[in-house]
Amino acid sequence: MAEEERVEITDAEWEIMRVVWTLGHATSKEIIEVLQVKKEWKPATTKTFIGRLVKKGMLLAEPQGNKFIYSAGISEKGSVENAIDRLFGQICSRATGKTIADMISKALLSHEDVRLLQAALDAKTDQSVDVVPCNCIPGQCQCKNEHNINCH
Amino acid sequence: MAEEERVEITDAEWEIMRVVWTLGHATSKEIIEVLQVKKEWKPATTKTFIGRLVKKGMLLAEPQGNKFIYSAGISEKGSVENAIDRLFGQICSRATGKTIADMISKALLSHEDVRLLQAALDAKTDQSVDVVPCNCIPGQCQCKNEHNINCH
DNA sequence: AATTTACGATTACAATTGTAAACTAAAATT
DNA sequence: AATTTTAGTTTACAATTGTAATCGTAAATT
Repeated sequence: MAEEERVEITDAEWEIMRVVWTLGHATSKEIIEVLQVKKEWKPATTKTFIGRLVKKGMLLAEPQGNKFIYSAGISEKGSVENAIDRLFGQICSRATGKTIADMISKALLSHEDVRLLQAALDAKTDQSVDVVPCNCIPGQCQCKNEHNINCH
Repeated sequence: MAEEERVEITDAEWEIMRVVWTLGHATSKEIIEVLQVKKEWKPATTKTFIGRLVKKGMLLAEPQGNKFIYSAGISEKGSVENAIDRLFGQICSRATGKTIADMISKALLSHEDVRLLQAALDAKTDQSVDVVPCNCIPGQCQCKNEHNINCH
């Protein structure tokens, strides 16, 4: 039952979570090493983020002797979903399709990815509507008709 | 020549920009009204963000009598692209395809959108690769082979 | 045993962000 | 002309974020 995931993850915190999500579990030493190379963070910096994430429950710290083994307290899937919702909450709902199309064009995809995309798209075909309403202006403006403006 | 757009836009600032992008140009009064309804922001709050955006050059203020007409100093397209790059910079490159597929499944799309998506996907078909490398861990790990970890 | 190292906890600190009140000057209304 | 409304500017202020040094203690090394 998809754990409570209304949590906000900052950019820096994402870097920590990515390491843990990828490794499954890790010591602070491992996390520090990865980010020292990848982000050129001082060990102290990484320690700060680990501490904050543990306090927020996004990282679980299992005692192991006098230190800890860290693992993810929130799922990668749910977190990515949140990030996606945030992105699409920011842009005009009418621009969603075009935006996703741009992503596809830019992305490096595997053959398998392409199949996945095709399947998702096929499933959409009979669920698409004539006009997606704009949500930039309250009242779901009819733009051209109502305000005589070009709403995308 | 796509204007310099390495600028960061915060969530709150996006709300202001959306109004301006949608209307083309607007008075502070108009922006304030929209966000008073949509976000329940006090006029003073909206004023603060307008001021900050103008200072950063993201909003242009054309003097009109004793007040201003505001318009966008950065393009919506470029800004959306930045937001997308940021999102995909955060998640594992290997998860890009699956993530986009999820977006499609969730999105409300128009028939036209579906056609757009299909076109973008068709263009991808002959450009896809066998395996997208993971970028969560430095050195483009080979995961299973190299570190014996499940890299997604 | 003495010393060095490692790791977690505490403290620091400036910049950014969200949220808004207060102030000021010009314009509109009474 | 006096008053009220507007719009822009200045100031406020706590929380968050990025970035890190320092401190204390337990463990490993010499």
